[in-house]
Amino acid sequence: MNVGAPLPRSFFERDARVVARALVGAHLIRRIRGRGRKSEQGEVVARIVETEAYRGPRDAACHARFGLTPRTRALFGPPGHAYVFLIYGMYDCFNVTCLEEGKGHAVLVRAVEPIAGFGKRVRTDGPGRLTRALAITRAEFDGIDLCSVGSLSIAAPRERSKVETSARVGVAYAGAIAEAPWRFFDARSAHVSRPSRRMIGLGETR
DNA sequence: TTATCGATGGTA
DNA sequence: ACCATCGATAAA
Repeated sequence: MNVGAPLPRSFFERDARVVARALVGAHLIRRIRGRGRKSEQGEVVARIVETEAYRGPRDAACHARFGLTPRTRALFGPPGHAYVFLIYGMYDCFNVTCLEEGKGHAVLVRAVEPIAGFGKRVRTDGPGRLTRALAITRAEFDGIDLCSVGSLSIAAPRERSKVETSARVGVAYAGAIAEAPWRFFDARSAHVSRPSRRMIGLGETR
């Protein structure tokens, strides 16, 4: 498939809110060695349809609130890199670091739409499901650079998406900041996560 | 369709 | 003792 070049570092050198909105519609490209035909070797492509912005130490929902720890090393690292963490003991969550080294900004990718290279039908709505579908693990991907052609990169959107916003999911513990409209999703996609589908008005069809 | 609950393990 | 989740199950 004709995938674009990786988004440049400058794309990610902005506030997480800006990057989160801009990433809706972008293509996530996962290359797996030794899988698929030689011409498009193991290239799995998915369209990002839902994201959330996490905005550093002063954001009570952001992991950066604990400061620099072994886990948040990548989160506080340079922009345009992956921050992958384990949640609930069994799911990996994929984030892209933003803004500037030391700021602790990142965008959580919460749902993607399968485009190419998926063998069987798999669900990719939900942060834990998409990492499983794309084989993105913390052991392999935490801290890697996303701005070069490699096992994981992101290409610019092809068309403009209709982006809607809402409060972030599962962060009620954070207090008032939990109400901030820092979730961004494609209002026309059937592959957004469950809470987003409800807002769009699509029924619970799966 | 919504609600509830258990799995599971790193992290603070 | 939490927790940026998911899948199974029950109830309606």
